[in-house]
Amino acid sequence: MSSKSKQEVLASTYNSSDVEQDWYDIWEKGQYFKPRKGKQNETFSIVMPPPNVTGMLHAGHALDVTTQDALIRYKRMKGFETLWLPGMDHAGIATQSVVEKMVHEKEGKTRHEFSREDFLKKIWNWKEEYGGIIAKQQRKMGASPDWDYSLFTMDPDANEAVVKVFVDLFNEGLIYQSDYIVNWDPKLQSAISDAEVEHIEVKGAFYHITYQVEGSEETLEVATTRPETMLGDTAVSVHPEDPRYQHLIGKNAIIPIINKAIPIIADEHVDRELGTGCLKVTPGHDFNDFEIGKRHNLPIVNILNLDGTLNECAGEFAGMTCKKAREKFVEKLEELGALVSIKEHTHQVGHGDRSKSIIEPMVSKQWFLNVKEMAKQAVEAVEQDDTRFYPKGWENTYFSWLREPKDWCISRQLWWGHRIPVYYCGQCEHKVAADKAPESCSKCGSQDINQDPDVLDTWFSSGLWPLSTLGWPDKERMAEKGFDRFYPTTVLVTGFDIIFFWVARMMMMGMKSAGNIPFEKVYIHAIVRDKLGRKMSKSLGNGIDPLEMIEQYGADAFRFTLAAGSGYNRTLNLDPERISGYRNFINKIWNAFRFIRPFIDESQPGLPEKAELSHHERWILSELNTITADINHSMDEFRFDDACQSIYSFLYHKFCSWFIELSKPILHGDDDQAKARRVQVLRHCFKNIVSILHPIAPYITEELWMYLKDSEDDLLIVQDYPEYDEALNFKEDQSQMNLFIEVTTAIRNLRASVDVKPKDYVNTVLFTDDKNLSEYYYQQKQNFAELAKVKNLSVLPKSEARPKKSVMQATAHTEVFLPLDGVIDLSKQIERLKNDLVKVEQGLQKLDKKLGNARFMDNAPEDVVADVRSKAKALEDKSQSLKNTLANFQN
RNA sequence: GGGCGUUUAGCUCAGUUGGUUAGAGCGCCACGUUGACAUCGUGGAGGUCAGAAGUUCGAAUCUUCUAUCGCCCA
Repeated sequence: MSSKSKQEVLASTYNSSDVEQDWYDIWEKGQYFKPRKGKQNETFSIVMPPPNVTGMLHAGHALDVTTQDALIRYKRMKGFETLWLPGMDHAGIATQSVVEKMVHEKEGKTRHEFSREDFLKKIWNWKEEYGGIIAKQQRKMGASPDWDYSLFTMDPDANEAVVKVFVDLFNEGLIYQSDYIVNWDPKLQSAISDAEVEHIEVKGAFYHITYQVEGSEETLEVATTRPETMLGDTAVSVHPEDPRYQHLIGKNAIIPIINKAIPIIADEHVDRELGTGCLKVTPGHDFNDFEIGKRHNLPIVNILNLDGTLNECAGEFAGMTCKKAREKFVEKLEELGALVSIKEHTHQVGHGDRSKSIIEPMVSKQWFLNVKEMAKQAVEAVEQDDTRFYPKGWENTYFSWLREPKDWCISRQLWWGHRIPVYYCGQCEHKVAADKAPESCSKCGSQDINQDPDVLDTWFSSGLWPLSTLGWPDKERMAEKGFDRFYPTTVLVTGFDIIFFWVARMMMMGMKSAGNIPFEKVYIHAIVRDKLGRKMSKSLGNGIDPLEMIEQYGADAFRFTLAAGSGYNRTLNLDPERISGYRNFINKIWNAFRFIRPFIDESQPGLPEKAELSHHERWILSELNTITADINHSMDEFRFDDACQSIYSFLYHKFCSWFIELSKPILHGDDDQAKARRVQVLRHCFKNIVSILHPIAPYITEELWMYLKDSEDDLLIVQDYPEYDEALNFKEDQSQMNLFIEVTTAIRNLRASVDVKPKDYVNTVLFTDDKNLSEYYYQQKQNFAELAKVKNLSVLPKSEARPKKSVMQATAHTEVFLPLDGVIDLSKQIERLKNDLVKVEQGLQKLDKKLGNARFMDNAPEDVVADVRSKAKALEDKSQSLKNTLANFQN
């Protein structure tokens, strides 16, 4: 099963690089990532958001992988039949650009110097050689998807789904071709969707220009941010109720420079406050103007070439870039005396999120998908809780996009992608959508058939991801891949920036095509930023490379850091210092194990009889039981932060600080029975700890499991996840132990306050009137000696006289006295007690005020009142103890 | 301009349906440490919960307004 020997000496620090690769290979080769029927008889599936084939693993991916893998490993251990579906996205524009650039560098050629076919071959070759490095990097993270399910969005199987859906939607009339204003990226020379446009604030100006009113001396002052589009103006618009311009509506205005007459119209869209309240309308190059144009039947004039320069309509300005043309226009207008003023104005300008170039709205023939009905269905599914967002607030983002859906422009003027399966007849122009080219036109019989040159938006194929990864639409593949069992998938895990792009589209397309939601839950995780909260970017150089982090701190520490920062928050500020902190935590586990290891080999399996358990054993088992319940709950709610917090504090502050410390005298003592029992409990706890931690830190836990497991046990990755066990619930022991911890801490405090050397033993006297308590303290005598260096412990009723020369601390139930022979700085002690008393009195006053308030007593629920009473009683006791002691000391 | 969200310790953040003397981790300070762990231990300091008003017996939590920063959409 493993190449490691149990005899191996454990290094004093955990070395992640010694074990990670080995374990990953064992898991992968051993087929541990494949779905297996478990005790739950239920499935749990996740589709991995496919990273771009050109991508390298960045911190955001690392978080994505960690969360999904934690969920998958958790559910796998819980006995669900789990499937995590990996894959990669062909990323149309990004990939084509990468290869174009490479070809240009190597051969000095552009893509247009190749045939479409030849160029596509180059892209596929590139993909085979370089694409998909990221899948190897995901393995470094410890990801456990079933790699045999891997799909690439350009694979034939994926294409089959894309074509089927396109043809169906086309035949239903939902896909149509239209002249429409689209976001044109002049650099990529393609239309892009609304979602791919970023609006960036830029400093521009309002240019105020006068337009002559035809047949009159009057002029109109028009304000525009884009004077160079003037040649495309087909109207000037004012607000229908604007008194300034009432008399001009219906007349014509003359465009300066070209002296073209255009109508003056009235439209509600015009903002009377903005600029001059008089808007030039350029339907060919502005989204709002396009709408106005439609309402008033205005002609559309296209003044741009596809590369964003002005076309032949521009006359002397033809061939200029918009920027250049703007300068020239302004000069010219000034010459003509038509320029009134230039006022600074900041406004939002669309930029391509990939090319970063300014987007030119342009009218062109594109394919659109009417999503109205699909969007409605997708909204309802979430409204009815068929699909549920975690955290729920993200629903709003989802709704805001889907409730006012705009038809989706799905065509792209690229070569790399799923080519639109529409075929035109060269003779009669009849067009059909089909899964393959028809041999002849069904209308006129011509064999002159051509396929549409455009490809589909990448998100069209990504939208079908939950379907295509599971073999849809081919019945045989679906059966083989278990479509019926795994669809709908259980959870989708992704970042909020992709809700519009992807989540919404998968919902629409999944419901439309498969008739059912694609996932039951959507967990939206944070966006990773640098420690100062800035976006990670190449230009800032503040990116954190996951592979470097893994090398430096280990995958477990890195994963734990990401998980500990992941709950319902929207940003995760990643600081390598924190990773180093959690590396210490991982090392702590290692060393805790190193301590118990010499003892566990002779240990009996399982737990001792319940009746044989000692107080501390019951206590730790009960504490463990408590966090087990908490962590199960946290994991179910995607609160990885809480889960990490629970296991972290249990391990440090319960298991190591107290239980191991309390175990030392037993393990090194001569009571063999007690020793055997303690070892058994320690081993049991440790098995649970590594099991609980496995989904988040898979490597060290699998490594330690090898030493902890019984010989017939399989690897940890497929062991049962710990569950709450009512039989191991020992409330009484938990509360008693809390008192022990409180008193021990008090003794340590007192020792520190008078600079007692850590090695020196000191007498201690406890005063309490609680008989059970004093008995308990006597039983713990040896432990006080071990953990607080107590020499002689006496426990007395409060009626007894207090030691004269001593230091003291009060708890609610017990007065702790350290009688001291040496010189004590009494004033310092009095100071300390006074401070303590002030705090206690403040607390007490608050509570007394409540109890004295009749309306509180009448209105507050009984348990709250009882709670306040008991707290007040505790504080009163403590206060009394402090006062008595102060009186004593001051005499 | 519209919408959503943020603001709690030096930093990063928890704080569930209103009931705590407001928590954690890291950092900081003091002391300590040759036997699981210096990747450590024991302690400690540090907060008008952005501000104001309101609802309530009771507000970090609910309402309104203001400020702040951020995101998305025009």
